Formats: sequence, structure tokens, C-alpha cells
Amino acid sequence: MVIQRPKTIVEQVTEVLRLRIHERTYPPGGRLPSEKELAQELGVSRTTVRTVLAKFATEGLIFRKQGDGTYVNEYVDEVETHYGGIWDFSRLIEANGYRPSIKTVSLTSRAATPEEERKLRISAESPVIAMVRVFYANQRPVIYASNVFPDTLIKVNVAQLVGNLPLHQFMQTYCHEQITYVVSDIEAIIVQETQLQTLNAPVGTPLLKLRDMFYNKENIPLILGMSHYDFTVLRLRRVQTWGQ
Amino acid sequence: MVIQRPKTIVEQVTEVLRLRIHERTYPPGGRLPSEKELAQELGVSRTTVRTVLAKFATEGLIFRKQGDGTYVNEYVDEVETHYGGIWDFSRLIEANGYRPSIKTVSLTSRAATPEEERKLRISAESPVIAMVRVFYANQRPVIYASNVFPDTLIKVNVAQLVGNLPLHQFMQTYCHEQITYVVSDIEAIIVQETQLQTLNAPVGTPLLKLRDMFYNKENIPLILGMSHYDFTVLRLRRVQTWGQ
DNA sequence: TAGTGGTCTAGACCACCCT
DNA sequence: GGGTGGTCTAGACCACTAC
Repeated sequence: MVIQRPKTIVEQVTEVLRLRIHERTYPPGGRLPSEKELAQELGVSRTTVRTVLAKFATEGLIFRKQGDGTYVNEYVDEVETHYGGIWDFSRLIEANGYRPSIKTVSLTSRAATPEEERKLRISAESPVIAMVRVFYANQRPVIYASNVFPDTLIKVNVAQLVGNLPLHQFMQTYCHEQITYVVSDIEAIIVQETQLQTLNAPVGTPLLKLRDMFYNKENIPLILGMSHYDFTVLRLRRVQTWGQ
Repeated sequence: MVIQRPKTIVEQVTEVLRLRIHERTYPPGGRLPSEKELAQELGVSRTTVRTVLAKFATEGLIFRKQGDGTYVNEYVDEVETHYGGIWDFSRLIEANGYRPSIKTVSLTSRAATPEEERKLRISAESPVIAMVRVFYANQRPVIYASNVFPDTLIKVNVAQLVGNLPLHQFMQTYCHEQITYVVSDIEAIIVQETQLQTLNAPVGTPLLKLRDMFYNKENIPLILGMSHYDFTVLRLRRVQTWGQ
């Protein structure tokens, strides 16, 4: 049971304009109609239009020139790779131009390790659900992902759990929890013999390693995540804007 | 000659509130005054206050609960590590709790390589300035950074260039250019013998590698960057918020 | 029910770019 | 001078939470 909210005006405008940019109605390097025109055409206030455009600007999707106009980034395709964030792996794989698929390696209940107890702020030896999955890009394994979360969050029968959902959807469906923010530490590792199987990468290959903490709106730690990431196939890209 | 603009109201409110959070006037986990109260106290509109709070919320600095209030993130210290972004290395080192220093290894003019020509969109064999620097955290080398940019950008005598400025300040001072966004690809490498000296890391150690493209407001590529990053000392952390 | 944050509007004024 | 984006305001109405 996923809660449905009616879409806000800002969300609707976001969708419309993102589509127009994506489908070249406003071509790369081209100019958008003025904020005033967009507001009139869509029947919303200029402020609402500006909210959406500001978001696009921080994504690097558009450029705004005072006294001139708003332009689509010439290199939209480059920038769009960044969509969905690095923790929604399916969307990331899609954004890189591949067809994503997920294989659930294991999904079991076990006692928490001391580190897990501390980071998830749960009591000693509480049961946790441990989920290990491998993400494929066009059949090729590219991400190994391990996620651990407190058993108490689960609102359904454990046997019903299926690992082929994106994490935020997984949490919504089975735990009625909404992931609102994620803190990720990025590291590098070298493939050891013991990990040989996971990504079909030869021993000695460097991989990216992400350590994630997922929180809900109340700042409660939901999930502890760890993943290995083959950057030779997927780009781990970060777009940052300066000033505002 | 750095252009000075008067600070906007939003910028001033941002400074005031960030300071109050940082200095525990509003303690971690504590509640901020309501938006209305803040607006009245600071003599600005509620909209302005909301602009600032929205920015803090995306940084994970605060939490906003509808019908309840706005709370400082209990783990502010964790989140503040993220400040300044991964491309302002001095600020990053500071945010990790170390004293930053910079050593300029070389700063020379030379012909561009084919890759540099393509990425910087300059004509064949145009001269470029190549700057190699090492960043230290409390005397310990932690980042090796190489930056290349077209010779034509430089507005001063090349002999005057000094490499101990943060990149955006460097570009402002010597090129009168403003970096507005950066696209970084994150990869992993293994220290080879030829790189042995740079970060005092033994051969075989995994390091993070960042490939950056810096752009100005007009979407002109300014700088091509490449850096090696010792994540055992500095955390490369990413905070991401979902929805809005 | 009172107070909070969430959404949206209409409009003022400014800085800037173009011609 | 006319049009564009940048900044800021005052206020309406809604959704939600705590009491």
C-alpha cells in the first residue's frame, strides 16, 4: 500500500518542462521561452516556474543569463547521467544507457553484528534482515549491493519479501517507511580472491566502494548499505553547481 | 581584482542561521524558532527565511516537520563534512578537521595534448597552463591534483601566477572567470611504481581518482582536472536528499 | 483548536543585456 | 528602451501535528 498524493503544481510543471528538454522541444543550446511566457502558457505564477527552473539549473540542465534568457545546456546528455542519484542503482544503470536487472543473492534474517547495532541504533543481537543483490547492466554484473535493516521495520511476513525493487520502493512497500536522505562515503578497494565471483572482475581490479546510511524523515537510521561498483561500465558522476 | 557584490538578504540570512546552528545556538536535535518568528526577528519575509531553510534541508542540516517545527539534524557534525564540495580541496580538508596547506609541484606552459584540445574545445596545439599541486592535511599529503587550462584565459603575466589559491579564487584572480559548475567522474586506481612519490602511499594501495571539468556561466569549459585522493585520511562523503 | 510548515499567487523593484 | 532574469515582499489557503 503506497500512499498516493495528488501531484503539486510544481511537480507537474517539472515533468512537463523536463520532458520538453529531454525530447528536444527545447533543443540543446537552445533558448527556452521567457519565465513570463511559460507562466502564462501553463497558467501558473512566475514564482512557480522559477522554482522549477532553479532546480534544473542546479542539476546543470539549463543556464540562466540575466537580461538575456534561459538556455538548455549544450551537453544535456552528459548531465542527465546524473539523474536518480548514486543510490537508486536501477535508475543509474538506465541513465547510463543500459537495461537494468536485479538478482537477489540472499535475503535472510540473522542477528546484528556489533557495528550494525551501533550504526542502526538497535539493541544487542536484535534480528536484522540482510539482503544481498547484484545489479546487471545488459546482463553484465556491475554492482554488488548489501543492505541490512532492523527486522522490526518489516510490516509484512518475511517470506513475502522480494528483492527486485528499488530500495525506496522496497521500504515503502514492506516497511511503510520513506527514505528521505542518504549519507554515502566513497572509497576504493581492490578485488580480493574471496570476492572473485561477485562482479566477474579479475583479482587486483580496482572497484569503487560505497558505504551508505539511509534515514527517514524523523532522522531514524533505516538501512545500512555497502556496495561495490564497477566504474569501467557505469560512470559515477557528480554534477555540482557553485553559488546558489 | 575580484568583483565585489553587495550581499543579498538571502545570503545574509544564510550566514546568520548557519552560524547559529554551527555554534549550537540552535543545538543538535533542537528546534528552531518558527519561520514566522525568524522572519519577524530578522525583518525579512517568511519566503526569504524559507529559501534559506530549504537549502539547509537539502544539505541535511535541518529537518522540517509539517505541523510541528524545524529541527537541527542530530548528527550535524557528520553532515557538515560535506561542505564546500569535493572540488574545493582546502575547504574539504578543513571540514575533515585538518589544517590544509598546498604545495605547487609545477606550474608551466606547454602545448595541449589531443585529449585536452578536445575537452577544452581549443584549436590544435594551443598552449595550455598545466598546474600540479599536492594538498596536505596537517603536513600529510592527501590529494594530488593536476589542472590544465587554456593559456588564453590568463589575464596577467604568467610569471605572476601563484598556485596556492583555491581553484575558483585562482580563476577569479588571474582569469576574471567564475566557475559555476563542475562535472566529476569518480573512479578508483591502484598506486603504481611511477606514482610512488606523490602521496607517500605504498604500491598497490587503492586511491580514488577524480576527473573534473569546470565550466563558467556561459558553459565554456575552463579547466580540465584530475586528482588522486587518499580516502583513508579524508572522507569523500555525499549527502543526498530525496523528494524536493 | 492553535500553531506549524507546505504551496502558490501577484506584483514590486532591480540589474543586466540587447539594439 | 524594452525585455529578460534576480530578488524580495505580503498574504492567501492548505495539510498536518500537538494539545
